[in-house]
Amino acid sequence: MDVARITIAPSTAFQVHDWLRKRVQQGDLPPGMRISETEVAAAIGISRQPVREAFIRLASDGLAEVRPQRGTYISKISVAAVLSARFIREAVEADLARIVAQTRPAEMLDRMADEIALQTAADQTGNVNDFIESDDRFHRLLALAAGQEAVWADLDRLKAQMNRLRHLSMRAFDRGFIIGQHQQILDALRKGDANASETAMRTHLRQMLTEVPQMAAAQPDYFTD
Amino acid sequence: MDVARITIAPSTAFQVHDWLRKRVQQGDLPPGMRISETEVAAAIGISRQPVREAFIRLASDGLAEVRPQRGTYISKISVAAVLSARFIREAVEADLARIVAQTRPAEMLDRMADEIALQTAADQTGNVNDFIESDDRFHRLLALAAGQEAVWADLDRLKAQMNRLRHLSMRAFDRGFIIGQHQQILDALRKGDANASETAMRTHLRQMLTEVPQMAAAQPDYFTD
DNA sequence: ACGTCTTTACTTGTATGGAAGTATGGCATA
DNA sequence: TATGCCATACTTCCATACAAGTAAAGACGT
Repeated sequence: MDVARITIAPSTAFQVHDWLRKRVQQGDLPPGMRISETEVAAAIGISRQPVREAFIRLASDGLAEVRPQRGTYISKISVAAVLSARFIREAVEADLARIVAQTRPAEMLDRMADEIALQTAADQTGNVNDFIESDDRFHRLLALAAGQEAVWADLDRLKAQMNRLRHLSMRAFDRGFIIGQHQQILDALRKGDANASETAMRTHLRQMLTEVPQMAAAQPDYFTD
Repeated sequence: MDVARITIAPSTAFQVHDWLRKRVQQGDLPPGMRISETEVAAAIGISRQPVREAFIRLASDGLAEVRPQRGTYISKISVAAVLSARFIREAVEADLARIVAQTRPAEMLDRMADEIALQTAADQTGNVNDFIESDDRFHRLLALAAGQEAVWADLDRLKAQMNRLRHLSMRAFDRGFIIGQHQQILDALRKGDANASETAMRTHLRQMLTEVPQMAAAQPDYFTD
């Protein structure tokens, strides 16, 4: 018997939080939107308490702001937070790239190549969600290849704000360019060239430095800072 | 009138969370300890609801685990999480050091020197909390000097698990050694030697790689993974 | 027309009771 | 002695009622 599959039904509050979190990240609930404990509770058909606790978790994620006696609002995308997460990603993934370039685990590199193929397919069909998910897996595989899976989990939390921005920007920016950069990273890794791998990764992640101001200028209502 | 000083009384739940968080980080509430909504509420003299919400926030911080219908427990220190945070710190602060070595903002470097003096004083009087707080400010000043204050805020969240470990290890390990490393970092920054600054920082933060296994072996009940 | 006060309809925060689930000790039984 | 059942005392979870605060619309006097 597979004991690992024994699960218990998650609490209502947990499910509500999960639901809201996904909707915020996908841009379904836009930045600045007001949400109400009463309304959400009524819409789902439960009491306020679980919804309230979901709001608290959402606030801990940095995705909502609870203003006492005033209301709860979906957080605007903090430009400072996005740039901070980007800075951290560049530093960390540069180190990861150096490590992987030195070890070159064949299976992981092959799986990264598979993701690039998936990204190409998603680009042609125009499926933004598939593209973003594959993009995430590509970078996650790098952490796995470096034997630092836990690091990716931490980065994923930091990326919360960045993810929302991506769902906006992916429609506007050139996905083919991103795929090319991924290929350059993988090529450098395969050669075992640590310096080239690090440079390619830093170049790739610095792309965002130009995109973020453009996005913020295009939709100022969604951003802060 | 100083409008910045206008504050409203924080909610009970917020205060309880703050209180619990500090106690966990200082090791007052040891890893694995069981805490109860009813008990804490009775001890403070309030109802269970605010305490419950404080527990939820504490769980979001990774400092507690709520097991439905079983109880709430102070999280054990995850060795994997500590090592992950350490890895991220090394990568990020190495980049920060390179930046600061190139710009050399005089005022910030002076303030870092002040912190080293405070650490020396705290070492002599044996005040562990003062030492840790000054240590944090030293590294935070590095981020400020690099113009990346938001980065430190993110690192601070990641450090949650690491902080608890430090309150254990600071009593056991050589603080004088740490001070010497801080001095080496500052010296390299003052010289404007980016490579030496990065190396000194990486060496400093790799110290933990030997300390963590020792701590985990000494008190296995407090750790997991 | 304008400013001020009051009413009213919201919001989140807290208290409390009970529901559902879990762990433990006692006790009868083999 | 060992085993299975069960009462009991917990735990967290959810629903509900009320308290406290905010904000905006409207009445009213100037």
